[in-house]
Parts: sequence; structure tokens; C-alpha cells
Amino acid sequence: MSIVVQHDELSKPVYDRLKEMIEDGTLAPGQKLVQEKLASALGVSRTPLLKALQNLEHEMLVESIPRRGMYVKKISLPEMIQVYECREAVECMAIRLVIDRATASEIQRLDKIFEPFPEGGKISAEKYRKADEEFHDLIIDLARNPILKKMYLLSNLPQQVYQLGLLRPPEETLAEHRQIIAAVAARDIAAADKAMRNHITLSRKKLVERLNSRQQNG
Amino acid sequence: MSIVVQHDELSKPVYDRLKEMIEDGTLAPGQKLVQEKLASALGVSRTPLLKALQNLEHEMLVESIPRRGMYVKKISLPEMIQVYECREAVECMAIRLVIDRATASEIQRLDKIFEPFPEGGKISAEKYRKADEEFHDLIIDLARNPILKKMYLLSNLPQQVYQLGLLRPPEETLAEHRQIIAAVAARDIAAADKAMRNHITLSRKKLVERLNSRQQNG
DNA sequence: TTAACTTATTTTGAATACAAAATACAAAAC
DNA sequence: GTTTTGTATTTTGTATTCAAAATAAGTTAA
Repeated sequence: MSIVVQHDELSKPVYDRLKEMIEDGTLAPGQKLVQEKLASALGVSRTPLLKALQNLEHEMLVESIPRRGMYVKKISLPEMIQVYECREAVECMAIRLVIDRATASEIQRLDKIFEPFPEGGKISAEKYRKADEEFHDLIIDLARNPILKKMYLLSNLPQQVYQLGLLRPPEETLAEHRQIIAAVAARDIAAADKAMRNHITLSRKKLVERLNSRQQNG
Repeated sequence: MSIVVQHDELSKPVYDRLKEMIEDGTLAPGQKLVQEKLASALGVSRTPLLKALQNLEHEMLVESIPRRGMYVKKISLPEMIQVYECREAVECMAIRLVIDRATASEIQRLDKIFEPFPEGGKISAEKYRKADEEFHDLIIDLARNPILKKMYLLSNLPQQVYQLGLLRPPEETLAEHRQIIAAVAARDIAAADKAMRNHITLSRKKLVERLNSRQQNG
């Protein structure tokens, strides 16, 4: 018998806390993270803090400039477009794997996520944002590929998009989500790929438009 | 005027050296990496070594078990299959971006890689392996998406496959490479996606076969 | 007033020190 | 002979210290 006891590392809770603080804006994009100050604020030494910061750097939530310091990542519009291209890569593959591996009841779970949003009904932006996140997260989980999930986390920055307001109205994307689910339920890989690709591409195009108009104006 | 001097960090050369040692087998898969010993062998302290090891952990070349130690990653067959699924995700997207962004002369560079291997001629396994690597690397570069490239590096473990011998004979994959290039040259996204997906899927299927037969036998 | 140079302070990167946990080893019990 | 228990050693994770580089502040010269 082997009962392995999960062992604590100080850098783990520090990592979690920092991630929270970045996501809720306590640590603002572009802000410098002075190690000594952050460490003492969190009640730890620089060693575990640094490990946590390095993890966040790999997830692109923090940016390090050698000998200068670490900063909360401020994502640019071109980078955001790149992120959406990555999401297209990861999620279109994920949906294929879901079709291959998910049971009927697991696919039903996808459907249930959007039950609270009936056709034509009024939609709460915050609730819908959470449902959207849950939907994409569940797809990755049902794909049952931990490495792909790691990649997904790497392209999981679009919370920053949501903080600027939704890219597209829920009424528009809700229908797309339902199309994806229908294709998965029918185990139709080509249709699911197409629906997912369309869903992500449309959002990306919004970003491209914004980039172009910004370049023309100023 | 501002001349920014590239500043050295000790962890960088340590990282490079460790990566080499893992890839050439000096550090064998499964081997424990005792920090003090490795550090003194490399002539540095544990601090920069640890940073290098953490980077390698993120690239899945090293595995860390908290409080126990760090080990050279020993990739399993199921994981290798997952890697190929990730490659399908990343490279199928990359080929789309290449069609969108690469110039004609850049596409020619893809073609030149396989010039040394004429139809029906004898093929050196080692030379072909390098050409194959160069081909996939160039596709990622021509996709001009740094984040996607980061993902690609994460799924770039298949050197370990090559060390066990080629998965499929060069004669077989050479034709597939040429199909991909032709589709890109014709700027045919659907054909390129299909050719790339086919190319990677066939290799993956070999791995699945191997996994299944191993489960049956022992 | 602005610019350039000096000096002081802060901050990073690396080395060292230390405590807690894991491992290895040896003696004792079965 | 095998298993268990207690002890010594090793190794990790964290804290601290230190030197070098970057930043900020202050001073002098144009």
C-alpha cells in the first residue's frame, strides 16, 4: 500500500495568490513587481516568490526583463490576435478529441452549461462570461490530453479581453456554442471543427478590425 | 542613442548545457538530478541551476516531484501519443498561417529542404531526420506567431522518438512533406490542413498500434 | 534652465546558510 | 532470513547575505 501525502510548497499558495491579484487587477498590467516588497507583503522570502513569478512568466501573466525586473504582463492587440490563433489551434483539436472520447452524458454536460440562457431571453453579461469560460474549460477536460491542456492555459489570457468588455454580444456567440455542441453530439468531426473554427475566427476578426482602425486613426 | 547590452544570466548557459545533456543522453531519462552535485559539476550554485531546471520542467524535459527531487523526463507511450495530438493542433494551425503570411520565396525555402532527397534515391536516416526537423521548424517560423511557437516547443519532445529509431521510413514521409508544400504553394488551406493532418496522424497511429500490441503482450 | 556627471540608494542575480523532510543504513525484534 | 525501528546522512525548500548592476538624487557646468 502506498499513501502518498501531498506535500506543501510555499511557492504554490504564493503562485495562487499572485494569479488572483493579477486577474482581479490588484496588480495592474504593466506594474513593476519589486521582489522584496512583494515578498514581505506576502510574508515570505524572495526564494518562493521568485519560483511563483517564474511560473507566472511561463504562463505569460508576468514578463521578466533581465536585470531590470518583473512586470505584470500588458498584452497588446497584436499579441491578443496571436492568442486567438492559438486558441483556434488548441480548441479545434480539442473538439476532435472530445468527439472521439467523450461519453453521451459528458456531452450533455456541455449542453447544460447554456441551459440558463434560453433563446430570446435576457442575458447577464457576467453569468454568460462564466458559462463561456466553463464551456471552453470543459471541452479541454473532455479531450483528456493533459499536454494540450497545458497549451490551453498558455493561451488562456482572454480574461483580459473580457475586462475590456465583451468582444461580441452573447446573443451572437450563444448560437455558435449551440452549433458546436450539436456537431459534437452528432459525432461529426468536420462540422464540429468548422463550427469551432468559425466561433473563434469571428472573435479574432473583431480584434483585427480594431487593430486596423487604430492604426489608421492613432 | 541607446545601445542595450544583452545581459548575461548564469541560468541561461546552464539551461542550454542541461538541454544538450538531456538530448544527447548524457543525462538519461529517469535519472535523478541531485542539485548540489549538478551545480558543482557545472561550476555554479544551486540558484541559477534551479532556475534552469524549472525552465526545463516547463518544457517537459524535466519532472519535479516536490520534496523528492527532479528527474530527467521519461516520456511514456501514452504521453507520446498526446504529444502527437498537440503537434496536430499546432502544426495544422501553423500551416494555415503560413499560407496567409509567407511569401513565395519563403515557401520555396520549404521546398529546398528536401532537394537533397530525390525520388527513388537512397536516403541517409540522419540527414533526413535533420531535414524533417528543419521543415517543421521553418513552418512554425513562417507562421509568425511567437506564442504558437512556444506551444510548439512544448510539444517538441519527439526527438525521443527518433532516438528509438524512425517511426516511419523516409520514403513514406517524404511524399507527404511534398504534398504539404504543394498545397501551401497553391495557397490551398483545406488541402494543406488535410495533408498536414494526415502526415501527423499516420505517425500517431503507429504509436497507438505499438501501445495496443504492448498491452496485449506484456 | 537644461544637460552631464557623481554619488547614493535600490534592486536584482547569485552564493551561502539553515531547518525540515526524505533517504540510507544499521541494529533489534520477530 | 525478513521485517521493523531508530539513527545518521543526504537533499530539498526557504531564508539570508553579498556583490554587481540599475535607478534615483544631487551637484556642477554650460
